[in-house]
Parts: sequence; structure tokens; C-alpha cells
Amino acid sequence: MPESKIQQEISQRKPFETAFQEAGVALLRTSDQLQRRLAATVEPCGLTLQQYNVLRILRGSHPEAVPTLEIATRMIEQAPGITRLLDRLEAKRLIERVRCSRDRRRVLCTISTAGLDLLATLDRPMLETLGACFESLSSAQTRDLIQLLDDLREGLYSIGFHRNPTPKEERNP
Amino acid sequence: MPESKIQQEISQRKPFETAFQEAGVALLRTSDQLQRRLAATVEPCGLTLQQYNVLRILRGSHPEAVPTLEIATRMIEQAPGITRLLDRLEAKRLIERVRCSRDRRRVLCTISTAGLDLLATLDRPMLETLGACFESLSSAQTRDLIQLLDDLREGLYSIGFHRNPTPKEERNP
DNA sequence: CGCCAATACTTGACATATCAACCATTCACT
DNA sequence: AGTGAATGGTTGATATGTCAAGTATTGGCG
Repeated sequence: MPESKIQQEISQRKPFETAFQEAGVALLRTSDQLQRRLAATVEPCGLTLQQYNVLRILRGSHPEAVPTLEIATRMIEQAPGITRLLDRLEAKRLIERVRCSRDRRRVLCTISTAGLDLLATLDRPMLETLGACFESLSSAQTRDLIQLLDDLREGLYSIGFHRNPTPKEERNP
Repeated sequence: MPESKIQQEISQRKPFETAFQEAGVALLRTSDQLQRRLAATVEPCGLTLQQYNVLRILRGSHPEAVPTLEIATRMIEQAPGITRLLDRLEAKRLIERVRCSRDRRRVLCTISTAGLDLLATLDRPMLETLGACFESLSSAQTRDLIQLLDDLREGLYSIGFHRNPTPKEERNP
């Protein structure tokens, strides 16, 4: 097997110089594919994957509200445009926002009933999509993959500009 | 170990229902982090990661030209906006485009000397960034990761690459 | 030859992402 | 209190991504 799989996929003529390069390309490419399939699953509901992600976060702590920037730190992908993301969800009446009375700088976000209903209709499709995507991996392989990715992120965070330095304590809202 | 690493990172209270979910989140999140570090490495040269990727593809087949859509298929991330991506690179004089005389529908792209020079200055920084990112993985682990991602994509491709066929319902007004 | 479908892009309209500058509020300290 | 720094979030300019429809060219078929 002179050629790697990724090399064939992107029709690359020269082999990778280092395994890092191949792993990097494989990671980015695989993630992109998964992302597209998940996005296609939520798209019929008029949601982007990021919007779906926000709703999941809010459902996770429902009925407690979550301040804006804490949502940002919990996102799977870094989202600097969190305000406008929330604007769109609020415009669709899927979330509600109120200013915190104890600390008036904060804006507390809650998922609405409509949001909960919408998420409920997506639960099964999302699980099915994910299941289909990971069908080719055994459960042992899936565990290995999780472990490797965890290790990889561990190293990544030590390099710099990480968002979640320390999982901070809960603050009473 | 009641909590998984990812669960801590995104401050998730409830554990994942399936290993697929955890693996999916880990994959997307790790990829996002890697992507940001690579993007930060090419950014000082005024390039996005996608633009860098195009230049790499063109250098790979230099001095032979590559038609537009073939670039798109070789990209790491799917890029529907390939035309405008090339427009920007051409505006910066990093690539050149000419219409193919044998098949006048095609547009052939070549990397310019300036493009080659620019890439040359980025070779070392990119290798260093990648090396730093993968520092926490042994070479055996890196190989395992590549293999797992390859297997995963294998399954992904078999699901179907087509556009979302379901004609969607009307969205929120 | 003449027509039509397929190919290879290109363009326009719109949604979203990104970075920096900004405002309001709170905290720390004198 | 009173000032300055830090925090929490918003906004504006600009870049980029995405989908649908459009143009030009080619290849196939009668």
C-alpha cells in the first residue's frame, strides 16, 4: 500500500512528509464530513448546527437560565458571534433573554417551550445520523478514538489561546 | 471517573447517552481547535486556511495547471465558493488563471512565483505548529488516529454524499 | 447539421463569521 | 464616596460561506 487513504482522497501525488500532516488532514477532513451530515439533519428545521448546539446547551440546564458568555464557552466550536447567534434564535422565539437583576451586565438566556418542542423532534433524527456515521467503528474503536482526541486536545490547550482554562464554579443566578 | 473529558470541557451536567455522541463532539471540537491554530499560523501572511490549502494543491502539481473544479474536489473542506476563493488569490497575484483552449469551459489555475515564495516562507512555521499540536501523541498513537479516522470516513462516504433530498418545510417567518 | 442535455464554471442575493471598538456595570482600592 | 481596571455583552465594518439560478461550451443523438 504505497498510498495512504487520505492521499488518494485528495488526489495528492507526493506522500506526506510527516505523520502529523496526514493526521491533521484526516482530522479536518473527517470533521468537515461529519459536520455536513449533522448540519443536513437539522437544516430542515431551519437551524444551523451552531444554533442547534446552543439549544442543546440551554435544554441541558433548563429550567435554569445561562448567561450569554457561558454559552459561548460551552459551545463545541468557538463562536465569537454568540450575540447575533442568540439574536436569531430569539427572533425565531426559540429562546428568551432577560437582563440579570443582580448583575445588570449579564443577560440570561432560557430555551422556550417552542425551542424544547423543536429539539424534541430532532432527537431521534440526530441520534440516527450519528449512529449511521459511526456505524463503521466498533464500540472499542469509538472509545479509542475518544481517548486519542482527548489526548490531542490536552496538548492543544497547552499551546495557547484556550478558552476553558478552568471549569469555573457555578454562580447563583 | 464519572465524567468524561469532553463533558468537563463543555460543562455538561448530564453524561452522554451514547459513545457516538461523545466521539462526535470530541471530533468536532478537536478539529475546530486544530483549525484555529493552523489558521493563526497562516494569517500573518494574509491567508485563510482554505486559501493556503489551494496554494498547496497548486504547488503539488506545479508546473502543471489544475482546472477549477478539480481543485474543489481536492480540498480538505468542501468549498462551494471555490470561484471566489480563487478570485481572491488571483487578486493577490498568488495564482494565475487561463481558459483552456481545448475545452473552453474549463479554467486552468497555476500558482505564481509569488505564490511559491509565499508558501516557502510558511513551510517551516506550519510544520512547527503541526508538530506542537501533535506533540502529546506518540507516533503509534498518531498512526492509530489516522487509521480510525480513515475507517470513520469510509463509513461516512457509504451513507451518501448527496445534497439534502428532503424538500424542507416552511421555516419560521 | 440541429437540437438538447450535461459540464464547467460564474454570478447574485443572502446568511453567517470575525475582529475591533464600544457601552454599561461592577469590583478593587484608596 | 471616587477613580480606574476588569467584566459582560453589543455593535459596525468587512470577509467569507452558501444556495440557487445563470452563462458558455461541449458532447451525444437523430
